[in-house]
Amino acid sequence: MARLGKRGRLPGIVDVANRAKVSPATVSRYFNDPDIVRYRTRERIRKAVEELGYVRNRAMRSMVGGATGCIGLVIPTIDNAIFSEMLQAFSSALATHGRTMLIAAHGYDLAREAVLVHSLSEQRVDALALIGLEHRPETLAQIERQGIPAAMLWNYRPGMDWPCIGFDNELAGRMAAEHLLALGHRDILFATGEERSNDRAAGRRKGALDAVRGAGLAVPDRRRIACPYDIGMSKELIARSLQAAGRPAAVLAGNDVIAQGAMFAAASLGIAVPDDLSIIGIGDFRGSDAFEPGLTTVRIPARRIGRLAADALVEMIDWPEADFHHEHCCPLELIVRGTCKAVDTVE
Amino acid sequence: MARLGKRGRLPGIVDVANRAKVSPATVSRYFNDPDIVRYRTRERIRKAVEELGYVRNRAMRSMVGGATGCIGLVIPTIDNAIFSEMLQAFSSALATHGRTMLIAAHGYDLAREAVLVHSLSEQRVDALALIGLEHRPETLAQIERQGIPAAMLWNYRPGMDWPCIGFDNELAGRMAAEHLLALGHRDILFATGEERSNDRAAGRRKGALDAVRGAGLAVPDRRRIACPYDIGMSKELIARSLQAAGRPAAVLAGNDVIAQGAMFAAASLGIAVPDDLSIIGIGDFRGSDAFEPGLTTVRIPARRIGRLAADALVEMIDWPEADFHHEHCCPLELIVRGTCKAVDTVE
DNA sequence: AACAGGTTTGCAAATGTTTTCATAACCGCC
DNA sequence: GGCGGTTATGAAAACATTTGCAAACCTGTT
Repeated sequence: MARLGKRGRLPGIVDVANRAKVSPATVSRYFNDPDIVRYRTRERIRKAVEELGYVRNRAMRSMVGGATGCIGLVIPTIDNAIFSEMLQAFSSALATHGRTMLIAAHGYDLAREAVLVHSLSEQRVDALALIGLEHRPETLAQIERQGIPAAMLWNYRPGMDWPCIGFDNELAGRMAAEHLLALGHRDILFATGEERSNDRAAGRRKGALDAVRGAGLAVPDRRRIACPYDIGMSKELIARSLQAAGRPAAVLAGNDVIAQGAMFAAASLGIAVPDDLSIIGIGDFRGSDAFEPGLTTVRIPARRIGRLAADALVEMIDWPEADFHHEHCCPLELIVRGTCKAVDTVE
Repeated sequence: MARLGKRGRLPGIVDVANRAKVSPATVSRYFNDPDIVRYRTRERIRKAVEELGYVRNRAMRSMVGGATGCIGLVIPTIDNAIFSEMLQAFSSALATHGRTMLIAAHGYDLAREAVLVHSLSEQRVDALALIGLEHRPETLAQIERQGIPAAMLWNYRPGMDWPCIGFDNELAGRMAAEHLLALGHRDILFATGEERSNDRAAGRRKGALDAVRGAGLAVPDRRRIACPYDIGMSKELIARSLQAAGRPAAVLAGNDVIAQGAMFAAASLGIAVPDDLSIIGIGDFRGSDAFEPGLTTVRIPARRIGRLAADALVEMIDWPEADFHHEHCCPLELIVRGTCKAVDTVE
């Protein structure tokens, strides 16, 4: 199980060169730009590579200013449905460009994010993707000083200094709120995400509250709770609110995970959705459509964001001089399913 | 946004050395084994590093036979709840050891797995984790020839040539089946996972069927369906089975995602769980306990597997000579919640 | 003040690849 | 067969780091 093969070390480019009776330079060209080496030579090298089981060392390329082929993604969490579709799309788009994904999770802790970025810098990633727009100054300084192409995902604000590919979280909150308002809802529980190190959750709450306040409604404190992104915990917190005297007629959830918690909370209390309680989420995660009734939600184009981000970063790596201004504000879409109902207007 | 800083290239170890008035060797030691450099020197180097914003280049270490600090994980899928807890545990255990995780998904395609392994080899990962025990010969050959420490996760069979850290999938299937049998169920729908490139799903189905056959029951073909690991699709497939004449009294799902599909299928058809239909899953994913009623399932110690795997790989990297035989068969646990009920015995 | 012993440090070689520049091989045409 | 113009290849430098070995440096003791 030793790092080295039986007969000493792993075969290197010069071993291949010797066996194929060419120079290492030619072998290098064979890999990086096959077209410029003659067919006959190519065949000789191909054979030598095969016989020796040579695997080229991409890590080494970074030495000569080359790229490592690794792209880093720094994300709040991976064991959660929130980012998983984006992650998958990002990763497979990267794969089509021949890159691999180095991933690190900070658990919604921006201080930890800074050390992860440093750590990925040490690995000499060719580019970096971060989630959200809010980061420690040292994180940003690090990226800039190293000159690493970077993009910010999942949130969008016009006029950022950095490339950003995401959507308008305030708008998402507003869309959800407006749907409930349009259905005549006046008593809404706002169960949004915890806002520590999370500008997305903060944006959604602001958007939602702005909308209802714009409609002339006040929102008492007991109608605002912060939920962790966990079905079980959200269920419990929301159940508590639903049991209190004077229960709300609707729940606006900060994302689909919280909304799912709300649905189970309602189920556990025997509250019928949507007849006795309307619920709206944000996200449209995989599986949200399968719920009974299907979850009404604001769809986030997660796969699109992942793919666009991958493409943008690869572009920035391949044309370092070009000054793309990658800014994508992906459109949101209200998906009406079965969890929201107009309030019974008492005539 | 160029790869290089404003004033030429990024500072290297020799720039730091010059500024701190020591040799590059000492700077190297400062990073790799700080204790052997004198306090005063250390301080000088620390200052120089800070002033220059030097970030050491781990990729370069692999040149001299050193480790890159990257550990590769090759996994069937990331946008699914199945592996996400394991993934998170693996990643954070790795982080405590100062390593980062390179991840690649093959979408249940073992041919693609082979190319991903090759690609990770090119990155000179220090170790490799694969899911399952079944792999292409070239995949295994590649790993062996490169001498990369590797482990197989998520499934377990005694006497493997490779380190493996997982659980007995057949047993998982059997445990689920035996629970239903013990409750008196005789008419069970087996909704297990698709078995293409998936030895885990195959094992679970075998275990479950063995158990019921061992109890002297026959399983007609219409009581066996293969579901993709997707709530919506599982819901639809299972709903079809539930609508057919002579519906089953229980569903044994190959994992919790399928089980969740089954629950929604039942809900959509107005079938009460557990009164009119019992459902058991395998996995106990995050959120399975929040369902209404709570999902009865066989718990897979996912976080444990992730952590153990990370520790084992790091151990194998750090002591290449030692011949650990890492084999962990993690215990499973039946979690009884609310989705299974004894059949009404007609007296 | 010399010395023993251990602790720190520097020198220089080695590592595997890419790239620049120069040279060698090739091709078609006269 | 020679020649001009491509095209393919080789030699060597450069890259950033680690490491074995030997020299230099301390600290306390005689």
